[in-house]
Amino acid sequence: MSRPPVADPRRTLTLRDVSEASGVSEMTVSRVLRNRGDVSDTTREKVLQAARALGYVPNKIAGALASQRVNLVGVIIPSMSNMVFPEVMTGISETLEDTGLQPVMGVTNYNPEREESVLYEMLSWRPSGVIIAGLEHSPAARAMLESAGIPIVEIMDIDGDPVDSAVGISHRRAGRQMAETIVASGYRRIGFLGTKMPEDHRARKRLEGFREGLARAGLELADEEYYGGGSALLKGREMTEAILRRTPDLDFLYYSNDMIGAGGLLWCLDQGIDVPGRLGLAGFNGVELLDGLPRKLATMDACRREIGVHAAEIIAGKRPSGVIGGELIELFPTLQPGDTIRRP
Amino acid sequence: MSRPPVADPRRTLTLRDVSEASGVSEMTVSRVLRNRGDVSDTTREKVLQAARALGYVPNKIAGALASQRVNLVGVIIPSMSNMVFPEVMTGISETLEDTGLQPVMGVTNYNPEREESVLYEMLSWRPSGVIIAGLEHSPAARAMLESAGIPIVEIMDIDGDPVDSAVGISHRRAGRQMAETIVASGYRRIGFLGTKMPEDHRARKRLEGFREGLARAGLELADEEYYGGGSALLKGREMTEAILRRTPDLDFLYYSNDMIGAGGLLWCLDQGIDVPGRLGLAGFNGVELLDGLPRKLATMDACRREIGVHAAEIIAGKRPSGVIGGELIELFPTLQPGDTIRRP
DNA sequence: TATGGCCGTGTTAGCGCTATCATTAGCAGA
DNA sequence: TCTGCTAATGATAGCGCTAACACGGCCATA
Repeated sequence: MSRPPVADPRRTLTLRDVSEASGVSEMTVSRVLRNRGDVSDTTREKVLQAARALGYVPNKIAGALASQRVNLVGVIIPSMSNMVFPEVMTGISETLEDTGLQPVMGVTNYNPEREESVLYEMLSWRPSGVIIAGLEHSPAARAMLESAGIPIVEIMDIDGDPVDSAVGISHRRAGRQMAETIVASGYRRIGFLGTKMPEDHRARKRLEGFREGLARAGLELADEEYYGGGSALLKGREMTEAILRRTPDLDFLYYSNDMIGAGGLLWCLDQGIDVPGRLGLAGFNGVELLDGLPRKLATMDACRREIGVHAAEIIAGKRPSGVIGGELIELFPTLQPGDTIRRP
Repeated sequence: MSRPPVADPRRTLTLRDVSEASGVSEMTVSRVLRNRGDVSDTTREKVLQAARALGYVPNKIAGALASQRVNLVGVIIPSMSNMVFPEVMTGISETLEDTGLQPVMGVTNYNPEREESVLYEMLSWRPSGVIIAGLEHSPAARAMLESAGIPIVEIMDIDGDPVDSAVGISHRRAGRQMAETIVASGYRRIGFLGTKMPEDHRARKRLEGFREGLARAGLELADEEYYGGGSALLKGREMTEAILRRTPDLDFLYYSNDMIGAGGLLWCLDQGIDVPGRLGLAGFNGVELLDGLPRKLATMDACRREIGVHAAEIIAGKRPSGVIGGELIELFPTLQPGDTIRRP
């Protein structure tokens, strides 16, 4: 066996091959294939036929260099395995679909160094824009974003100082709002369960907001529990058991995401704990998964799809506002009380 | 506000800028930045310092055009929202990490036309290789793959005729094996629950294999139920209820994936159905989610990470075999009986 | 019939890099 | 002292495409 897979000794095709095959200049072929400029119908047909017959695939590298235009949009996100970013990506793809722009994804695993190198790599392809999760970046990354000379949209979060545009929700406010709802429902001994990731700034801000909301009611967290990797659902069970063993009189558990919340909910139901009477539960994100659980977990929708849609609109320049650059779009998550918070 | 975000009237930096700033030729700068060829330490330092100070980001488009080398690997997958492909991607990324190659992802949503256009788009960037899910492609897509002149790895499935290399499992065999296990455990009235997607060839092959396995024992499916979109967990509940209402004497339910299987399991537990005594359940994929369920669903691991690893190894040319191109790697999924199949 | 305009096409000159070869300086060995 | 080498650097020529303009032919209008 030999590579290339097909025994094709010819070098790869260029415009010249199509131009020779169809008897017109390279320029005309280029015009036909890009649908640009006036070309007569007969010529167009001739060219298209030749291109198809040869199996010509244009070389975007050469095209991009010549035209100084690249139809790529860099999208930099921390993770793909939880349910949040796939949905953001969906919003982005849908919106970009009819613009000729194409998303290219990079994953950082919540690692700032990795974010820096992914960003560097992306910028070296000179994309038309960059969508990047979060407002916190290394100084070098921020410098790159600032001097890239292309539209930048920081997504998910708006509690901070954007480089250019930003689309997201206030996680601090979301945390506060959840705290207020919980307190209003009469819960007093409240525990928090979350991830150990110091680089998940949005989870951090939610917790800060949550603490703030409790403080306003003269409360503070009664206990906390954190986890590292592993199956989130399983971790949710384990952590719930651990925190309740340690602090049995807790009457509410606030989880930093829905997956561990769902695990906690399943564990409580297994144990026959009265939810939400004896113990209330809430998560964050509004993942679709919750619809299939025996009881619906209280949560807040993070507006993931809309965030993707708006970010892509900004890059594609199709914001209704007509504003160019420096836009700040705040979305407002809705609290879904589900079946795991007592109704007051 | 004006775009670009930073008031930087200069055009973007080029090698020339760095070369002027450091007093050497562009060629030398290029050599330093790529770590190629002999450059004296003093020159190297001077150049690196200038590049850093200016914030120079190389233009890979120009570099790729000049060198005819592109460090990108196209990865084309049908979906990102289920749990299977993120894990494949993880395997790919990990393996590519130290090779200088970078994965670029395209999603087809199980749509052959979309696959064709995503592939075309990718090939137009002249990647070093393509990893693509499945062995079934439109004739045009297959033609493109065949004449691309780069290594192609078709992943997930090996029941078919690969263009070049392939890494995957036999879904037909997986289905058959599950059928044999179920029959051996004494179940006789078996129902199937799956997706409506005609383009999910792997699910189709699993079902074919499953039917075949039943047939060998003189059995056939007692009932079937299919679903479209929506929350898989919820759909699993609904479908399970529907199929059992229609055919109450079923004693086993085989689900085409773990998510709907998990939904079914939760529903059965809610209903107080004796699992696995009165009713056995099994899914497919071996997703991590299952670890958090009250009972562990029987499933088969689809070797997702390994598939990604091997595919990336082939593209990167680091297969131990030393074989170049045309490799076929079959992986063997293990059946995890969990708690939802009677032990014989 | 002259004139201007437009339509369809070709020509030319790069885009920002890198492959390749040429060139220089420095030095060991004869 | 000269040759022959190596190490470091520079000059040149594209990579495959597109922007920008140039150029003929043809038409409508005057």
